[in-house]
Amino acid sequence: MEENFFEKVYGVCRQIPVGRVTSYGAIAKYLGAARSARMVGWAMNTSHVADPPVPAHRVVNRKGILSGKNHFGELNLMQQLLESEGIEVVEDQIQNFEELFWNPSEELGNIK
DNA sequence: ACCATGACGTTTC
DNA sequence: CGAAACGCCATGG
Repeated sequence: MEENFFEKVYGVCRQIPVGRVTSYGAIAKYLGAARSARMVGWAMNTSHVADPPVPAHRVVNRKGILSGKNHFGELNLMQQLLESEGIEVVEDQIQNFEELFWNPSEELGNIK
């Protein structure tokens, strides 16, 4: 098993500043796998066993919707975590998403 | 090797 | 605007 991919994803997620969010696609693109956004989401699925834990609640889909909130156990947990960081969430959707969006490719620069 | 699944994304209707 | 159809790709049965 190649866990390198997961580690990369985790690494990016853990670098997301508090109060900011990013998307699966952005992470995928940053990792050079722009067409593997699903893999990023899939990686998050296993992130619950990652160490240190990954702030997966700061990762949402392209629309800023908490698509994976069902994986947090309690349905409101993901939203609560975001709100506790100053992020507005209404109807499972991040408000002012474009402003809060954190683009790793811009903020961190390309890995390659 | 084939089929099903998925925390995605874009296009089309 | 919402739903569906594709495309994409790794993993598991």
